[in-house]
Amino acid sequence: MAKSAGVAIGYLAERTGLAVSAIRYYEAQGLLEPWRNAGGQRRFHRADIRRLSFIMIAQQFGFSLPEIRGFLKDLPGGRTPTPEDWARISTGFRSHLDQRIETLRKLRDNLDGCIGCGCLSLPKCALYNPQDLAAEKGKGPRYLMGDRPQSQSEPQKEA
Amino acid sequence: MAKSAGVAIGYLAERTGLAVSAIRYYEAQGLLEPWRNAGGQRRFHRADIRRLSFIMIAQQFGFSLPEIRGFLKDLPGGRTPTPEDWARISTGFRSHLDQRIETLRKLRDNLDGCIGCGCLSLPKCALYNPQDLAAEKGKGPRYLMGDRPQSQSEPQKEA
DNA sequence: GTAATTTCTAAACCTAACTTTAGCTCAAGC
DNA sequence: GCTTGAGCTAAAGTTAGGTTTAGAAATTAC
Repeated sequence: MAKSAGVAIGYLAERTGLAVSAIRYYEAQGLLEPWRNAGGQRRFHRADIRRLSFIMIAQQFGFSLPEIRGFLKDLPGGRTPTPEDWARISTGFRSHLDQRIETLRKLRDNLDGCIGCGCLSLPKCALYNPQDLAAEKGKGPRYLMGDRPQSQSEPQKEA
Repeated sequence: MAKSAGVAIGYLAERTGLAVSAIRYYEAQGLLEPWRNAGGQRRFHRADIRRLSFIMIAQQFGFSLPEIRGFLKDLPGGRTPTPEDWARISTGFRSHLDQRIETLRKLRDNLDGCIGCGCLSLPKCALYNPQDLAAEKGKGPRYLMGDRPQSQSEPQKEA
């Protein structure tokens, strides 16, 4: 099948619950690549509903738009993605998900053995040794999580 | 023990890895309540290292500063929190954590049965029925997650 | 064929969570 | 006792992820 007439941006908005402005914003961020009709209006594939849903879900998981763009770049732009296409990208995405969930789980368990029991003497307590948490990986408020705390330089008194 | 001399903001910054400006910002947001010395400089409890670490960790989990303020409001401000104090607030926090992790886990499993298998005919697929995901609960990009998708109005063709 | 919707672009605005800057005061080291 | 680093305030700037606005053009509905 050749490229159909495509759907308008308002239709996608209605179907996904996103604002029209958000969809245009995603295009600007390189997450979607609509074409234009004769009058200059954006036309999308129906399959972009799925693409947008994927974006919404990935955002729930805390992925940034650039990260999501990375996940999506393996989807074919020119044709409707097949189930196989989705399965392929889902593999990569899935491992990121697992990692994120695992990180949170670890952090929680860590916290459990830490705050919950009032382990005021534990030498590796995350609340005692925030530097382990705050090791400057990259910049901004980008504290690690996937990295296990370890090492310990100076001893410390009440904190 | 009476209120000691307290520690300076730079010390907390060094110990936690946070920027001095961030700590001042947290104070402005009501997450910390330092007192002032004779010269007008902030003085903190050593225990605020723990408080700041807690803030950092809670942020990892995606909690906003106002939410975190809510968790912390049960900690005593005037004295060094005891292990019991921490254990008490950890109870409330812990249940929020569990909830957040559980939500992500569900979303992942949902996605698994959805993208992974290319379930293009499943009537409850999250990728097919984004409205279920985007039901406007509150405002902003605040799509639900804890709520199970259900119902389905119109049938749809390729998406 | 005309009126009401949509859509278009560009630019401004918004919130959260901070950082940077400027000009000034405090405190600590020698 | 002075110099230098640390801290202070207020205001402006920054980034992510969008929304709002304004004025014009395209589409749809009647």
